[in-house]
Amino acid sequence: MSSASSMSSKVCFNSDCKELKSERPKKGWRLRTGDLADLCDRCGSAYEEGRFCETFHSNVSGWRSCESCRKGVHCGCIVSSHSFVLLDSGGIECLACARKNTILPSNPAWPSSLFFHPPLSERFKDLPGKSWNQLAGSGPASWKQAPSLLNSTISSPELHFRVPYEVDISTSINKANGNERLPACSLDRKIEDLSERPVSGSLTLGAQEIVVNGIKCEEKTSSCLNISQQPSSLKEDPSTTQFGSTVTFASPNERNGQIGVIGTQSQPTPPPPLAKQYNGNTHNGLDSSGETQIRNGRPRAEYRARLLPRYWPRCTDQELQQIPIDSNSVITPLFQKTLSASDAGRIGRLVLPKKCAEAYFPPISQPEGLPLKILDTKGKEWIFQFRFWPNNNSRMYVLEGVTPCIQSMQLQAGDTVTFSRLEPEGKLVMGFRKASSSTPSYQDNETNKIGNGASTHGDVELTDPNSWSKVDKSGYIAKEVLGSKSSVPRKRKSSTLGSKSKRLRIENEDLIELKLTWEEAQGLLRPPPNHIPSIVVLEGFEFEEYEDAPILGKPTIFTTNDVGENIRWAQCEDCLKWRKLPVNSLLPSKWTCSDNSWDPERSSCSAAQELSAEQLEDLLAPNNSAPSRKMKAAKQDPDKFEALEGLDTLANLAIMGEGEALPASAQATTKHPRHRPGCSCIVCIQPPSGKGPKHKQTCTCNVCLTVKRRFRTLMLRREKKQSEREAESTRKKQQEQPPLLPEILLDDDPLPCSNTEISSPNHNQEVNDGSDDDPNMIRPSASPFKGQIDLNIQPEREEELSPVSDFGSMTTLLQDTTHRCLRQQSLSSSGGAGDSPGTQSQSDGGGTGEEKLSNGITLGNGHSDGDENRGEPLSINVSASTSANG
DNA sequence: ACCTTGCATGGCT
DNA sequence: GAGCCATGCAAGG
Repeated sequence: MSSASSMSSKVCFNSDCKELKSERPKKGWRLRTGDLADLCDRCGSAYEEGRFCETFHSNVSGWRSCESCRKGVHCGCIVSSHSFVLLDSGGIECLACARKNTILPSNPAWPSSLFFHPPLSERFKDLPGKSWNQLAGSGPASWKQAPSLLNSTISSPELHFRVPYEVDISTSINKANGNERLPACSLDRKIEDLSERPVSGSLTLGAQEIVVNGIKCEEKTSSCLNISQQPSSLKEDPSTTQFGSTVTFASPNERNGQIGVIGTQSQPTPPPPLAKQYNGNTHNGLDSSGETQIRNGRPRAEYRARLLPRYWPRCTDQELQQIPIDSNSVITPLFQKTLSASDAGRIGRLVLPKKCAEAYFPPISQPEGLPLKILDTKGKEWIFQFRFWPNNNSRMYVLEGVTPCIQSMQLQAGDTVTFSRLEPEGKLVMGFRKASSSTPSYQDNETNKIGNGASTHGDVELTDPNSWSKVDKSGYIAKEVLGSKSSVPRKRKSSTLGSKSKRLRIENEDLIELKLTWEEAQGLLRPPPNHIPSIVVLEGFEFEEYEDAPILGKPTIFTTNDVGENIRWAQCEDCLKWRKLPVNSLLPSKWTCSDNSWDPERSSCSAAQELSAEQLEDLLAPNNSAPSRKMKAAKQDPDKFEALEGLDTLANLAIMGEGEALPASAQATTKHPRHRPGCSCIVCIQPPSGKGPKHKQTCTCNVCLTVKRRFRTLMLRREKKQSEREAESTRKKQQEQPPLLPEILLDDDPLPCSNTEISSPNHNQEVNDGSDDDPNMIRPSASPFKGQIDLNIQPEREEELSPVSDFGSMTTLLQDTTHRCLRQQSLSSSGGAGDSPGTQSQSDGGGTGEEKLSNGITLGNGHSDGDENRGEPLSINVSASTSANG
């Protein structure tokens, strides 16, 4: 069947129909020529109403049943080629069901592009546009982008649809066209035709979308659906991820229902395929000097290699929607770059990742390059010199003259700039994100620095599925620190990292961040000493279950008097006077003078403070006092202060009281409240260096036993919650997602051990660093459900973080955080107890030491409490199963 | 002396 | 081991 004949014929294009077309024939499916089949009224109506196949193909093969609704769907003709979705698991699903399930619309194996079905959109016009967009993986706006993309793509011989699509296309063509197979170039030509063909009205939808979707859309679609649903091929085989054509798609979160934000996702998404080339004809209006297809004398296809994840744009819909753009425009995030010191320096050169530069920026053949217009998010236009210089046998691309822009954005090393493309104009847009800002900086210029590498996370972001992801590709998990903190940075990079840590710093972006609220921290605590657990018997084991949250101890300060006696100081909540207490005293989180049963004379706020002002100052001196340090930190940098508090939250856990008073002498070496003086478990006998042995599976110390027991109940509970949550989330889909971590951390696990690393005496010490050299240790990658527990890890965390690839980085971040915090707090001053020197040295020297630890994070008390008091240092050990950058 | 520019170096992936 | 890229550095203005 040729389009010529079909178009010229006076009879209905439906071969089963001999009716004459009317003067104004109804339009049917798109032919390979790009024309639409002319149908008689009857057939046209049938087509438009979606019953064409039922009417005319009822007796032909190709009928299948929708896996969801069981409705019959014809899968064997061109007419119906887009009325179903091929399921990964086999079978098909009708579009209606597919829409319900918000699954990917396209059948990758089908050359949708070749079979434009204008009425299709009509047939589904009852579907909400948004849903249809989701289905199509594209919105009305995004198709506009297709022409340039296709133009720039398909004209390159190497960018023709490649395996497996090439085969699929042919196959499909054969199916639909009676084994008529077109040469690839012909196909491309058709696509190009389609892409350039103006399509009116409702037909607009569909055409280009299908063109692109049929070729490639899963990656994008999954992204725009907030579903991490990369096809395996995309995940596993880079070679299949970057193929000739590309797709832009509209986010379901369209602004004003108009703007499609492409590829935006809280979850870092791979940018548009690199093969999607810069369209020299439109981009910035600059002449590409005929280099559009070839760069460095090589076809662009060579640059299909994947971008490193660190360059994946991570802007959210929210971010992009800050960009004031034309309502018909679509923003395609291209890549991002974390500014190095050089980038942000006065030199004004921003080094561009080579692949990004070559893929998304106009091709340049001369080192002088081109002036490049880039819009910032306020619409201001900047002109940078995009150029390169030879570097070895390669090139090094830079944007020159960025200093004004950088300064305008108040960016500095560690901040991130994101390059996007505005379609169809092809303009480049440069957004930015402050390293310390939790919210995208497309709009937010606020700098919420937390210098210590810790970060916190705001509520909003946790609950807004369209906001920053809770778990990004690298498993980023954020937690709000201290409920009172409303908006806190999502992540930060330490600008103080040495140059050798740059990579590390970049990778830190992929970090999972560990944050605890005070309440959550309580979940890590052991029960109050006199709390009677309920006993649950599971599989023959008795478990102590504490339904009530444990008590947080009050932060206190430890000093040593002249005779070397440990002294503990606590501050009254009401009068703020400091009172001397037994070192092993247990304090409620809200402690007042009236609770001072140890010193009746000072059990009232009216009683004078024992400490002189000078003594108090000494007490609160940086080396001693967390509060004072925090105050200072807060003055210097409120955000650091926030992080400090977050760490203190953890640190305060160490103050958690123990039921039985521990002798002062034991305080310094007590690892855990459950460890008793004389305990010979592996923790207690461990040297303070952190290099000691780890808990083995066979370890039967109190802690390990508890962990084991607790682990099982935890898993049971989690499974139950999980199933409940899944059911819940199904209902609440697209609404709001329950915070991930809260559930974990708020799990009323009364035992610190279950959630925390079994810790060494010194908070900076890592008993179990999760290093790989312990064959007895269950690898972190092992599922916690497999019945084995790495006693040195934190099962909940591991479970939650399991999909993550960057534990090491997270660990590093946290270690860094810890270090910074500890350094700031200068733990365990000379006023500390006997072990303070060791602690100090670890605090200081541990900086380098810990950073080398791969898996362990020990968040110790921010002051000497944890070490020298009953409270054990809280060690949270997050095990890394994979390294960054997977 | 300072800045800019172009290239080289070396750490890192 | 190759390539990338952050940064150093020398030459020139």
